[in-house]
Amino acid sequence: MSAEKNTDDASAKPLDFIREIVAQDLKSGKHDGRVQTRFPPEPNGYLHIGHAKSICLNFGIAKEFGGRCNLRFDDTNPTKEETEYVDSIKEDVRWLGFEWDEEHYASDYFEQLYEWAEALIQKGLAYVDSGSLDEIRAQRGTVNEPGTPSPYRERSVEENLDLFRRMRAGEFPNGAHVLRAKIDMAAGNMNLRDPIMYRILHTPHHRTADKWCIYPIYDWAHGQSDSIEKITHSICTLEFEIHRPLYEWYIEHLDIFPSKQYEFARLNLTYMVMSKRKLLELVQAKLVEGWDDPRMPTIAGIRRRGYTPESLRKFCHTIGVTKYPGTTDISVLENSLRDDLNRRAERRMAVLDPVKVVITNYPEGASEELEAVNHPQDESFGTRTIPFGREIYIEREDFMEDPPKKFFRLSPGKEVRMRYAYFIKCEDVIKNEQGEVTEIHCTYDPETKGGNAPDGRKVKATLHWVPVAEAVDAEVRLYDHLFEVENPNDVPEGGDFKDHLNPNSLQVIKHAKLEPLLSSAQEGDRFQFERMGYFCCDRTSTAERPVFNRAVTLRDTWAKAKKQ
RNA sequence: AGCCCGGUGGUGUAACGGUAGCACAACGGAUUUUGAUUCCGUCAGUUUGGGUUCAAAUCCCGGCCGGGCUACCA
Repeated sequence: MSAEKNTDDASAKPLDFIREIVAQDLKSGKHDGRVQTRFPPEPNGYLHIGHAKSICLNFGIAKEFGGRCNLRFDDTNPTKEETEYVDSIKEDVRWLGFEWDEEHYASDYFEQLYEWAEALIQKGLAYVDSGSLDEIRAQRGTVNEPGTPSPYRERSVEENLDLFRRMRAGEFPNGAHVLRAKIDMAAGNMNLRDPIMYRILHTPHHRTADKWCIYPIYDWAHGQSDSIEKITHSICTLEFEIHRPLYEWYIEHLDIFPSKQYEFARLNLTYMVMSKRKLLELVQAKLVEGWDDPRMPTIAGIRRRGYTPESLRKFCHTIGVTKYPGTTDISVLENSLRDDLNRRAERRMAVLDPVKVVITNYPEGASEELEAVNHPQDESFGTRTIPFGREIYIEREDFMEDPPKKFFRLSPGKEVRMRYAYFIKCEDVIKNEQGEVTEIHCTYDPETKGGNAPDGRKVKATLHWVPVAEAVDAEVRLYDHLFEVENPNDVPEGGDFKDHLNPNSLQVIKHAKLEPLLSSAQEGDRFQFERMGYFCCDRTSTAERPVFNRAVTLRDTWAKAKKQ
């Protein structure tokens, strides 16, 4: 079943500061008008919505300016990286709607990087340091005090070369030596205090297996990888800003293609954590179902939740790109989904918390098929029929025996409309011993079939319903924010971000009642359950027992009014 | 603390020396067979103090506030 229509739109907007730079470079003829970007994830976790921002930026720029964008895995640390992550990253990028021009791995450049390292040694710009981790750390100084030179800093080119080659050959254990760039131990920028280029790591790599036992550090690998791929605009997040002088130092002293680095503010969302480390922690502690738990900000989670790629791209477009490290309200994200799904999702009826209504003047054993439109604003979605009979379910919260003034749903003596069906009037309420309503007895007006009264009388409310006889029993999962405070990272002394986890972030409804057509829903199908929200068919769903995730609620001014 | 970066309504952004605009949120109203959608309206902002200028959100200097940096992670 096709539950959606494509409504991707890219409205024009003023250029952000990075696109402005690209436009200027293009205008000035830099790089012969070539634009080359790259998205460089480390395969040590799943991509999250912050990465989506970067993906939209990098791939978006390439697309808009007639350039190219590579996917490059920054896989220089074999202790953390796995093929599982490589696969998920590729899947997520594609799902978001982008295709890379070339696929690369920093590990493909290990040999070139090694040669360049020897070249730097030859120039006297790199040396092997045989100090311990602690010694090197101590020598680095602090932000206030300059560092002190390592006793190994003045080794001869020959000795450095010999040691470095033996490092590669595997003659030394982990930590015995490192290769360092010889820059400036007194630099105000700590990154320039003889940064480490290589460490010894006797760990097999997910791609190069046991070919290497020395691995390059990020700074030594990233800029050169950019340069090798002739990246014109190397876009990264703000925390790398302070690395830029080093990025440029390596490129300058190697005299290779001058890629330029530009930094933007990473995405922060209210009620969410975005660090890979913290997300990994949630997964490993089993505080969520996994990387694709629909409450997670991972692309896999967001996808399972029911977000569309279009809504995510629209969101990234909406939030813009700046250097101001602000926090975006989660409602902006939710709104971009509502906006998209409102136009694309077919409407269905589903009762989440059912209570039975018996229509006492409807003939016993009778039933009929009623026609319903699939989208109230778009006829092209067509219509469907829903069986109607003497017994139907309505939402428990749509009935109140003793309602307040502003409540205009069903209550004793009141008449409301059953959507696409009839006006019904509440005549009696049946309760059990605990005083819970078990049945509501109503009468219907046969003249109001389809939902309009020939005499022109009006009702204040229209309720959704599902026929008891044909209802499909289903599991429905309602999600709320994973954290109960706006900024879960803000924890008191000795506290932990996990202390802010929302205990009610998942509510499982075991026996929701769906209209019959919904039994044929496939994984990923999205619908609006009228008056309840947007729902997406989960991957655990079966024809016998459908499972739906609530992607986002509808805007609900009544719920808001109730609170006051 | 030192260095680097940043600061425009509640939030995210635009204005590139010349009318502070947009979106989300909030609030009010109209329409409505979803208390949805749609439409209309309201509230609300240049961190602060100096300087340059006919004119400053924009340029300069100082303060204040926020973020980043002190990994053999990326």
